[in-house]
Amino acid sequence: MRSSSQAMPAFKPVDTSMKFPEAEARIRAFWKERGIFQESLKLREGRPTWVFYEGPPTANGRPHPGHVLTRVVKDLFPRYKTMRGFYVPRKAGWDTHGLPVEIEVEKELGISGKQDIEKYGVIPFVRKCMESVFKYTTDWENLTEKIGFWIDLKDAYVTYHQSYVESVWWSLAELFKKDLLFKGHKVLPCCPRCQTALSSHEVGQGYKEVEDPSVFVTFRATDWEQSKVSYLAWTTTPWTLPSNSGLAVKSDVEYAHVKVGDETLVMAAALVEKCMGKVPHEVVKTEPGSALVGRRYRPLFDWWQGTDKEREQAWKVCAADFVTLDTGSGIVHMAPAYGADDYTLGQREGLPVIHLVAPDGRFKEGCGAFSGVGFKEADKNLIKDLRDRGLLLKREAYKHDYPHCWRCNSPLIYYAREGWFIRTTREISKVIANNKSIKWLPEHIRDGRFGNFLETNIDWALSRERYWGTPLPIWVSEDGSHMEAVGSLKELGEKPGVEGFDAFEKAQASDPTLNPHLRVHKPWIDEVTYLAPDGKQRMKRVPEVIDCWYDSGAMPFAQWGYPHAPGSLEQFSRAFPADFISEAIDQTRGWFYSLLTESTLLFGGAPQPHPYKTCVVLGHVCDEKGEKMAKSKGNYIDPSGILDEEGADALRWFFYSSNHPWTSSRFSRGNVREAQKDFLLKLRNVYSFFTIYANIDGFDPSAGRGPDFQRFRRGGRELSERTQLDRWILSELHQTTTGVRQRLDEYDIFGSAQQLSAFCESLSNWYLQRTRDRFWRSWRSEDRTHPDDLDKLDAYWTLYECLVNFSKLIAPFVPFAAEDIWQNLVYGPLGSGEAAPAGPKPGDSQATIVNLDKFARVPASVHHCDYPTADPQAVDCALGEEMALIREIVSLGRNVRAAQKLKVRLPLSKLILVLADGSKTDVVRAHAEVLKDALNVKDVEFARLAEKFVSYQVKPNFKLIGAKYRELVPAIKQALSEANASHLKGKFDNDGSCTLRVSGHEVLLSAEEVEVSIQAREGYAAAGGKQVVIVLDTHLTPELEAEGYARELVNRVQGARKEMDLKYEQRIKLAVQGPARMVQRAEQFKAHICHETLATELRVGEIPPGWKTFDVDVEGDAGKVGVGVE
RNA sequence: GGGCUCGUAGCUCAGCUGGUUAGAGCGCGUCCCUGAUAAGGACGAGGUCGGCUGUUCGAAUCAGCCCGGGCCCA
Repeated sequence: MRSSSQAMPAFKPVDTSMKFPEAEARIRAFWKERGIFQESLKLREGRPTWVFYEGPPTANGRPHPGHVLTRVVKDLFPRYKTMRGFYVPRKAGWDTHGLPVEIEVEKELGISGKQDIEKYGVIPFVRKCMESVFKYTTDWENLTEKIGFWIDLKDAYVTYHQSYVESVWWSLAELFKKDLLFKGHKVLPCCPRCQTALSSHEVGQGYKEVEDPSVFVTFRATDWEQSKVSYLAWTTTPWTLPSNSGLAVKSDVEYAHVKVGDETLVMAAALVEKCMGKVPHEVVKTEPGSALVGRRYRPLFDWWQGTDKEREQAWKVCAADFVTLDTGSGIVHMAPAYGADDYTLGQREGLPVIHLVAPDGRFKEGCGAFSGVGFKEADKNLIKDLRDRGLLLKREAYKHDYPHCWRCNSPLIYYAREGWFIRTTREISKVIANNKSIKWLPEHIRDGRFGNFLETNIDWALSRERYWGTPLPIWVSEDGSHMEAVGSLKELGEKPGVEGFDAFEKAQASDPTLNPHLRVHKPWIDEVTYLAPDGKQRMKRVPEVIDCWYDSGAMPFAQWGYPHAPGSLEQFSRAFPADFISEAIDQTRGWFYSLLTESTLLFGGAPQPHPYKTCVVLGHVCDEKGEKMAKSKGNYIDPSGILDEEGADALRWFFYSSNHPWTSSRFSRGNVREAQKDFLLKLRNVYSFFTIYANIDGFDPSAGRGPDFQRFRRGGRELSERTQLDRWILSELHQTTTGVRQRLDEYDIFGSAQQLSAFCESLSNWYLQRTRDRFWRSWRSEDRTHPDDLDKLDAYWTLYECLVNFSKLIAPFVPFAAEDIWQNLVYGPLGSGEAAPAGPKPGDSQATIVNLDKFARVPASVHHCDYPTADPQAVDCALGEEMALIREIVSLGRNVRAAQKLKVRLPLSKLILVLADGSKTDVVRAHAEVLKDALNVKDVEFARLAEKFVSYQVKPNFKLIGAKYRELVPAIKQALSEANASHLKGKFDNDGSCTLRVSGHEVLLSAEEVEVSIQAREGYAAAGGKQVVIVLDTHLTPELEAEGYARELVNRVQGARKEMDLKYEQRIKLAVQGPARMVQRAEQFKAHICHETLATELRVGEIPPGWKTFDVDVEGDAGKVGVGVE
C-alpha cells in the first residue's frame, strides 16, 4: 500500500500549462528584486577576469531578430565563464554617430541633402541627431531584459559622450604623431546633384541596369607620323576620355599588332577577332604586355595643359593586374580622377590626376564646346568628335548595373576627392600577423573573407563631410602650411591665443537644456581657434567629422575615457584584450576591422592577438524561405511577439540548437515552437514527473543532510549498489558534462546544444520510461530500509541528481528554465535551512550537487553555482555501449510486434536473441530484466549459429583490409561473399582467423579484419540489425492471453481514472460488469488489477449506484467498468 | 566581374582526417504505448548526396571545371 506522506510536500507542483512567458516574468522579477546578476559578479570578484566587449548597437532603429541572435550568443559565454569561476564584467555600449542617424533625422524633418541641412541650421540639426539616437532605447532595454541578456546597461559607454570623443581624439593625435594620419585623395561615388559623396551602403541601394555607350578608341603613339601605331582601348564612360592620363595592359598577356589599311592597332591577341569583326585586318606580330610597358602615346584632347613635370608623367602604358580579357581590347583607358583602380594605379605610376569635370558633373571651362555640359550628355558629342577625327574604331551599346543616387536618382560619378586617411597600408603586415593569432569561428573567416580583405587593404578614408560625428581633431593654419592634431579639450584650451570656447558657453547660457556633451561637437567646436606657431595666422579646425566605424573600433580604450579619465589606465589594462566578441558577418569590414586595425596601430607592442582573442561570427537571420529578413521585404518577424507567446528560453534555444551560429538560420514561429517542444517541453515533463511522485512519496532532499551530507549524491546508495539504469543515466550525465564543457571551451554552441538535447532525450525516453514503476511502487517499510525502498530511493536520488546537475548545465543556455528547476528542487527545500558545514575548500566541487563547501548557504540562484565537473568514477563507457545495444534490441522487438500486430500489452513467452558477436551474450544477459520489461516477454534466450532464423554475411573490414591489401580488396570482398558464411563465422569464432585463396594469394584474415552481420530469414517473427537479430516466440498460451486481457482491463481503468481527473494517489473502488470472460478475468487477476489501479476493492456484477460508469471494449467483449470514490 | 560561403529526403540539418546498405529531427501516412498526456514509441513512403571529369582497390567525403543560392565587394 502506498503511504502518502503527511509532511508538507518538498516541491511546488510544476505548472504544465504552456505559459512559459509568465513563468519567465516571475523569474525576471526575482532576479531584479534579489540583484542576482549583480550578485553573480560580486561572488567572482578577485577571480581572474574574463573580458567581454559589447559591440555597440545603434538605438535609433528597433531591434530585429538578428539582434536577438547576437545578444543570446553574447550572453551565453559570459554566463558560462562566470559559472566557471571568472569575473566577467559586462559593460554595455551605444553607437550614436554617423550617416544613418543623419538620414533618419532628414527623413523626420522632411529634408534631404546637405543644402537642406544648412538651410535648416546645423545647430538644431545636430541636436535632433543627438535626440534621435535613443529613440528606441526602451525597446532595446525591454528586449535585452526579456531575453535574459545580462549586461550592465546603467554604465553603458556612449560614443558621443565627451569622454569618449576625447579618447578618440587622443588616438587620432597618436596616429598623427606617427605620420599615420594624412590628407590625401580618394575616388568616391558622388552625386553631382546633391554634391556629396555616398557611403558604400548608400551606393548599394541604388544600382540600376542602364545602357551605356561602349566605345573602342585609338590612342596614337607619340611617333604616329612614322609608325602609324595606335593603342586600342575600350571604355563605357566616354566622358572620362579627355581626362585620360594612362593606359593599362597585363604583363603576361600577348598583344598583337594588327594592320588595318596603313595603320597598326595594338590589342590583346586573344581579342583581335572580337574587336575587329568584319574589318579586313592582318596580325603582323605579337609581343607580351610587359614589352609595351613604358611606351608613350598622345592624349585624345588637348584641353588639359598641366605642368611640365605632370606632362612628363602622363600618357604612358602601365602594367596592371586588374586588366582582364573578358571585355574590351585588353588595353584599359585610365582616368585617375574618375576611377578607384585608375587612381590607385595612377598613384603608383605617378600619373597626373586630370580633373576636367567639376563636382557638379559639368565640364570645366577650357573644354571647348563641352564646357558647362553635363558628363552624361557629353558622351554622344564626344563620340562624334572622336569619330570625325578618325580616333574611334567602333561604338556599341553596353548594358550593365550602374549606381544611382538613392535620393535624387542621378547617375553617380566616381570622383577623386580630398579627404583624411589613415595610412593602414603601411602597417598592414602587422595587422595581418595580429589577425593570424585570433581564433575565428568559423575558421575560414581568418584567411578567407577577412584575411583577403586585409591583403587587399587600402588606406582608411576617415573623414566625412557631414555634421553628426566625432569631429576630426586637426587644426590647420589659414594658409594650410601648418597642421596639428589635438588630443583633448584640455590640450586645446592650453593652446596660445585660444578663442571660441565661449560659443558653447553662450549657447548653454541661453538654453540650459543644451547637452554638455555637445561641447565637443560641430558646430560649436569649429568656433575654437588659436594662434599658429608663426604668431600671425589663426589655427582653424578642418570641417570634417570622422567615419563612425572609427568610433566603434575605439571602444576598448574609449569606453573608459582612456587615457584622460581618472582610473582609466587601470580599467583599460584590466580589460584588454577581450577574450571574446561576437557579431554578425557584415561586421568583417566594420567592427572586426576597426577594432583590429586601431588596436594594431595604437598598441603595436601588446602581445598578440589583440584587442580580441576569439571572435564568433554570426550568420544572418532569414525567413522561412531562407531570404534575409528585412523590413523592406515584408518578411520581418518582430521578436517581441515570440517572446510574449513562446518565451525567451524557446527563442534562445532555437538559436543555439538549430544550427551553427554562423550559418544563416531560418527563423519562424513554427521553428521556435519546434525547438521548444524538442527540448524545453520534454525536460519540463521529466521535471514535472519528478515533483509529482516526489511529493506523493514525501521524498525530501534535505533528508540527505546529516553525517552523509558531504557525500550529497549518495543520499542514495553507492553507485555500485544501484541498478544498471541508474548507473547508466548517471554515466550519461557525467559524460554529457564533460562533452558540454569541452565544446563550450571551444566556443562550439551547436555541439554543446546537441549534447544537452541528447541527454534530455535519454533521460526522458529511456531512463524514465524504464524506471517509472519504481516511482509507482509503494513503500515497504517505515524506515525505508527494505531493499525495495532503498531501490526506490536510489531512483529518486538518481533522477534528482540528473535534474539538478542538468539545470546547472543548461543555465547559460536557457537561464529561466534552469532557474525554475533550481529554485524548486534545490533552493526551495534546502536554501532556507541552516548553513551547511562551513570551511571553504576551493576547487573541490567534485561531484557535489550543491557546492555548499564553497558557499555558506545554498546559492540563491543557479547562476551563482559553479559549472558542474564530471565525476570520472561515474562514467562507464562500456555500460553506455551496452545500453545502446539494448535499446536497439527493444526497438527491433517493437518492430516485430508491430509487424505481427501483437500489442505490447500482450505478454509473449520468450525473446530469442542471435548476436553477430557471440561474445556479447553475457553482457546482454545482464540486462535481461530491462528487456523483459520493455518488450513484455517472460523469458530471454540466446541462440548461437541460429541458422533456422538467420543468415550470416561476412564482409571485409575495409578500413583495415584496404590499407593492407590495396588492389586485392575487390577480390577479397568477392571471395568472402561467395564462401559459406556460417562456416566462416564458425572458424572466426573458434580460431579467430581463417585463410582464403584470393587470385593466387593465400590471405590470412583475422577476426578483426572482417565484419559479420546477420539477417533474419523470412517467415519468422524476426527483425535484425547488423549486430543482432531478434526472434519473438509468438505462440500464445491461454495463460498469456488471460494476462494480456487483464492488462487491457487495467488500461481501461486507467483511462477512466484519467477521464475523471483523479489525483495520482487517489484510491478507488472498482466494479466490472460484462460477459463471462471479462468477469472471470477480473476475478482471476483481481490483485494485479487492484494494485495497478490503486483500487481498494474489485467486485463483479452490478455497478453500485452513484459510481461513475464507463463502457469498455476488450477483445470484442462489451462491458462496463464502474469507479467509486470515497 | 572578384572574393568568401553553401548545395545530402517535402522542410531543417548530421555525416571527423576517403571504407562499400547515406543518417536524425520535423512534416505526412499507418499503428502502438501511456497513472509525464500540447509528452513518448514503431513502421512506411520519400535521396542520380547540384552536375561533369579525374585521383583511388574504394568518393557524399579529395582535386579540377561547370551550374545554382546567399553574403560581401567592385
